[in-house]
Amino acid sequence: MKSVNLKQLAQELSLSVSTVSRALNDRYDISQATKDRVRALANQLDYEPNPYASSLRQNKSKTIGVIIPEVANHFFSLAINGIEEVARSNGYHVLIYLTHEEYQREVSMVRLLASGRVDGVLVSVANNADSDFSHLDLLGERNIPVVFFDRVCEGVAAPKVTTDDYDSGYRATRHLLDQGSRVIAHLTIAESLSISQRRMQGYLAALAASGIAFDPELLLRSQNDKVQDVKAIQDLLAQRPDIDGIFATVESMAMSSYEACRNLGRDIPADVKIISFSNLEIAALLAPALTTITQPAYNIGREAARILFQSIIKNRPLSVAQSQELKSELVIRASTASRSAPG
Amino acid sequence: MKSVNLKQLAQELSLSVSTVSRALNDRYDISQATKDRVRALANQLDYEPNPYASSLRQNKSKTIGVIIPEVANHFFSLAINGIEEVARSNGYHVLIYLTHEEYQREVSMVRLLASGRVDGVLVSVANNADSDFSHLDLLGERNIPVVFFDRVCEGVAAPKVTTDDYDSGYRATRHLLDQGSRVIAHLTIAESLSISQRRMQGYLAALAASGIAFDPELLLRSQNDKVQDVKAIQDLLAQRPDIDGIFATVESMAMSSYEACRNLGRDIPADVKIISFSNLEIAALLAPALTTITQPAYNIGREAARILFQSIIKNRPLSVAQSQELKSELVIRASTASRSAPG
DNA sequence: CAATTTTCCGAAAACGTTTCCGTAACTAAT
DNA sequence: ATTAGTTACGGAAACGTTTTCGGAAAATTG
Repeated sequence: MKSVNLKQLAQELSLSVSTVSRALNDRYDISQATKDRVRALANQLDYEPNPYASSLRQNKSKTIGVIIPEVANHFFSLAINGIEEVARSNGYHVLIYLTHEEYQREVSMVRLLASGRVDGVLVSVANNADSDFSHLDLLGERNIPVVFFDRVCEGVAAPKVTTDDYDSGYRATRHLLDQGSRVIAHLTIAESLSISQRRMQGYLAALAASGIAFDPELLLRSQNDKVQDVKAIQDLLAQRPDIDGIFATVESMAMSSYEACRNLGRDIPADVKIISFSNLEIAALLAPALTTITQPAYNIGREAARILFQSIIKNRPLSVAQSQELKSELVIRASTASRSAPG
Repeated sequence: MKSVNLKQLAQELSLSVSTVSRALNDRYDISQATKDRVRALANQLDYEPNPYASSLRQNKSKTIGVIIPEVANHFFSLAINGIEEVARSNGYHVLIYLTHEEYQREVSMVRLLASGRVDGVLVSVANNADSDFSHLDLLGERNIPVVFFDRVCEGVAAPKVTTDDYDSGYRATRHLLDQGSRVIAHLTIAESLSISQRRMQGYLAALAASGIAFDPELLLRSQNDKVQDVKAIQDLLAQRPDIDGIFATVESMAMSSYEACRNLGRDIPADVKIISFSNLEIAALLAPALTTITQPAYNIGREAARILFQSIIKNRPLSVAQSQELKSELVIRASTASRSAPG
């Protein structure tokens, strides 16, 4: 059974197509009696307007696109939750695109979306992105509003929803120092990302404030591969047995650190204290419980979507000034305890 | 700058719209010279065809819909990963809908998708779904192919991708019994779900095989609320101090059990052994490491999507016979150790 | 060279909706 | 009774593609 369309409704009701359309859209120039008649039949026949015809005519897709590196990651899945919630309440649909951290995919996905498929885009950029963000400019040229969240792109004139990454990096490092760590490894993802840079700047500032010189050997960058990361961390810990603290700017590196420490027989927190950016809600159940900087992931997604919809609905261009910075929370647990404590 | 359309390309090239269209679609009746000319200009002007005009004309949306209870759950996010991978490689787009386990949302989402917005749908049903699945029949009536995965809907004639839930339930229970548990609580979600039923049947069969009578008091159903669940589990453990094993058919109940045990001072696994269905890749890092039944979540998503695309691309109706059952894996860790062992 | 086929392209219809414009019937005002 | 204004609806264009049909020019054949 094919779905019903306006013409069939019109014929059945002995009305014109335009009248039926306006009745269903509750226009002022259709009598109440006709509206009732039309709606009754529409309900009875399970009429749903063809979204593509509507979109074509109105030049509105009622759809937003979300481009993220991955979804199997608590931060992003919580953010999607927030995004979907806002979209749904506005009657919008959500298209999901996963870059898997590959720059080329991001480029082709953005190009795809620039064709009018979506009314707006939310982006968290891939970590091995080039410094070339011209693909994102294409959206601007096409007047498609964009909002960045978390992994933002500084060079593009669009609102950004981020967290207080510099402060968080500072506080995390400060906390390790307070707990007695002196040689603190910094595990991160691509340095090209502004969030990485800020977290690192916080780290550097906290070290400097304690009069500790920065040691480039203590920097380690994720390879986007679990096995390689564990290996690299083990190598680092073996090469530098004086390391007594680890600051991971990304959850996966903390998990890899746990494995590395276990493989090497290093006790957390007695030998090495670990703190990490993380949105794992079960961080408390780890052995030992992980001290985290927890980002308000759901709110980040929600706020980014809200900003986007302000533009979409009021049809106003977005400005960088609408950017928001939310606060992350430092949750202290056993992995940074100053003396061995129960997990 | 508005995006270019066929008419503008045609004008610029002194060709007709239809020629340009066929040139871009590489039709046989356009000369190579013309094709080259057209493509050159199209590339130069960043032409992307309007997807809604195409979809309207071709009655093909190049889009699939995915309806799932939630995304902040490793099983579903891994499944989405598999789904997105298959969709992308087929040039398709993915619309995501989250029911948040609410039946009414599921109904309205399905109705929305029945309007031709998507060429196919992948569904994992909400756990508090009624026994009324007529909304899903609507898709069949509209000739929109549907594939269920994991949380399937037995009453609907569509392919289903599941795991060996009965076997897994049996093996999980058997494992607890082997490790010495005798009073095994069964924590589950909605009994109306067939996967819950099968896991429970496996549980019952394993008990029967060991000559242990089934005790209905040991059944506990999730309230879809973390705090309530923890409370309920504590109450159960307090009321039945003889409980020495917990079989959670869903990850969240295992996490709640960990909290409950910690709150009550029950040692895992000495006092209570715990096994759970779970896709947490860090189960090994928990305190104690959690013994799990791990589902091949990525493959489930991938296979479901593959089956769906078989139908979409060849335009053939789907049959229940295309259903697949994948195997889950029992990963034994410390939470079910027969004597206290390091986590 | 005439007849036929092949090559290449244009005109126009179609997809289902929204919206602009026109108008008939009716009401109200002069 | 004529005009002006309102109400309620129909006709048709428009959105940007794809596709069917047809046809002129070029190439091939006898």
